Amino acid sequence: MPELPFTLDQLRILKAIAAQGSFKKAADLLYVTQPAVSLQIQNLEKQLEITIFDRGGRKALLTEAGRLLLEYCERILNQCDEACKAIEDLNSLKGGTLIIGASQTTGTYLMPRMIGLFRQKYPDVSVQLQVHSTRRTGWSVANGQIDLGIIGGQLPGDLENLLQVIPYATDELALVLHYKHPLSNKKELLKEDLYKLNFVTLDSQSTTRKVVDKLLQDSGLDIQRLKIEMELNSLEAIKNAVQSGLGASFLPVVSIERELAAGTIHKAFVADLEVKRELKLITNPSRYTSRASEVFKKNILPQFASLESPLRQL
Amino acid sequence: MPELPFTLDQLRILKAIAAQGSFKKAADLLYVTQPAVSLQIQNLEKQLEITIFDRGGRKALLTEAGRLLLEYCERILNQCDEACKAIEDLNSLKGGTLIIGASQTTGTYLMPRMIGLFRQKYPDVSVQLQVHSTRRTGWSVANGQIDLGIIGGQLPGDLENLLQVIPYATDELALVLHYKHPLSNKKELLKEDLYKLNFVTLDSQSTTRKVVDKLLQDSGLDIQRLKIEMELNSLEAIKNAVQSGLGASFLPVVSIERELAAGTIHKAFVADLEVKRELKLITNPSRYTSRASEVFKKNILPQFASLESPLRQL
DNA sequence: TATTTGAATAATTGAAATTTATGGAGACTC
DNA sequence: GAGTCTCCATAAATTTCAATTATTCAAATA
Repeated sequence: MPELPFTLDQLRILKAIAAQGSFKKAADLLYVTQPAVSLQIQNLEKQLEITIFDRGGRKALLTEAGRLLLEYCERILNQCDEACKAIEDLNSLKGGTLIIGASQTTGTYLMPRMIGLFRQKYPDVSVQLQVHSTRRTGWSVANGQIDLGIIGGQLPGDLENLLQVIPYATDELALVLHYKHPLSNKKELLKEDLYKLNFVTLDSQSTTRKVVDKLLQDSGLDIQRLKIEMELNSLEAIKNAVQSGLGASFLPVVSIERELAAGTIHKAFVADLEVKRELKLITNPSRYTSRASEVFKKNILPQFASLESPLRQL
Repeated sequence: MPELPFTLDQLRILKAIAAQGSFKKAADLLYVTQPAVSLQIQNLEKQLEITIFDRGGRKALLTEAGRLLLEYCERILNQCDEACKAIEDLNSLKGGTLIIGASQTTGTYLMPRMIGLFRQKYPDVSVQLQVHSTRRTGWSVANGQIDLGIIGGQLPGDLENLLQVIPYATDELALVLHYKHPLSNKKELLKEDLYKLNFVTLDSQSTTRKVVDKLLQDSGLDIQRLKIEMELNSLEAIKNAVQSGLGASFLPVVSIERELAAGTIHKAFVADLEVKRELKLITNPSRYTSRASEVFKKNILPQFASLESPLRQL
């Protein structure tokens, strides 16, 4: 690694003298004294073993070597200015990228709206959404691959301590039936009615599935007795199955807004049963937090907070 | 003029850390201690109001802002390296331009050979030849527009003191006749014979003409009595005139080598008359002297020095 | 839990740049 | 052409800034 034969300050001085045609004027421009300018140029000339200025006449004229150096000098200083501007833009959220991780459900039904709001406020920050399992999202936040994660389930225990977990909204998981299902007429179902249903569920690895199972179990139901018609790995597929009369399911309300409005799916109420989960923001407190990430957490998230259906907020 | 928010040293450190993935290793690479590296990066981060490195884990990882800055950093440092290389090339005469001024005669008949020799030795230095009057050449040297001048006459008095004038060769101005001229048979002419001749001369503004006039006058001749058939402003035109038998002339021997060899022109000898002038190199001692200029003066010029006809040297 | 490794911090030292003060050289004025 | 003015160079003193040593702190490894 070679020593650098000049400093940016020296280049700045060089440029100023070239522009002003005088050591003194350059000194005034840079708010330093004239000897400071002289000495820096002398050092520069000594280092590079060239003569840069011809101090003969009234004006300080560039020599050939000086002109050559000035060319590079301007390019270098321009790059420096650009770098500063880019950093400033980043600081003022006029650039940069925010990388968000989310699970399937939130990633599909919730994040687009959140990201839309963010982009509306900060159009110059590009946003990247990575949809992964809750576990993987957690790890990505932990090792800094993504800025923040939005999850709807439980983190593995080790990550739970490492990361900052902020619940920001409640997501209701509604029991949905085919609109012509016999039970869809009843105002309110009983827990026992659930044993009569054929369920179409997410696969058992899914976080949402685990959350639902746990909540049902906690409310006194024997989930072993529940009949599972089929397990699918996509909410859309389950929705289609329910709409085709293939069975019932617990689905996040955020994912069935459209179908409820269209009446193609029936949302049933079950007495004494609330299947709700917390949507959580996870961040890594021991890592650098980008400005974009901060702003997302402070300004965007609250707009979706504490709602049965975050959707209505829009 | 804004203050620069970083130094080249800081950028160099940044680059080293990014490459090594560690403050300590970067410090070793740069032959400084680890705190020095830490402090510089801290200053940089403070100045730019960003976090550059994520010091969480085992490795020092770049943040988004850090990656952004690193991009500029590499470009800037590359430009610096290039600048150094260009300057080095200039110092070692692997680049640059040498600008030479010469009067008509030297410029036409002598300089091409000198420049050829120079270019042979330093093929990477380009040479520019500007043919002007002696006076203008002198002024150009004085104000630094050209690196050096080669002249064959007298400089205006004020310039004479300002510039360094180095005689380096003698240029003989020979009396030339048509090869069938009646006097071309005589082994040696007398001064009085000159009055019998019709002269074809350069115009009276020309330095070479002035030099000839002065030398003839100094040797006791009455130049008013000399018959001037015509005045032309080009040596080539005069040569043609002489070869056509229109008259005689005093011409620099360097300009008639070919014609003498071909026998199309006759060089006469005049008893007790030597028409010789000093060819001089002029430089400006109060101005910057380029390496190329130095070398030309020291290495090229001597090869043409102290010769009746510099041509023979080649 | 102990050990190791890497980075931050504090205090000291040392180097380099800036400033004030001054001298000298060329350019403009009368 | 003498005087003045402007501009740059130089010298000495000061201040600022960066590097080093020594130490602490935190995290990762064993």
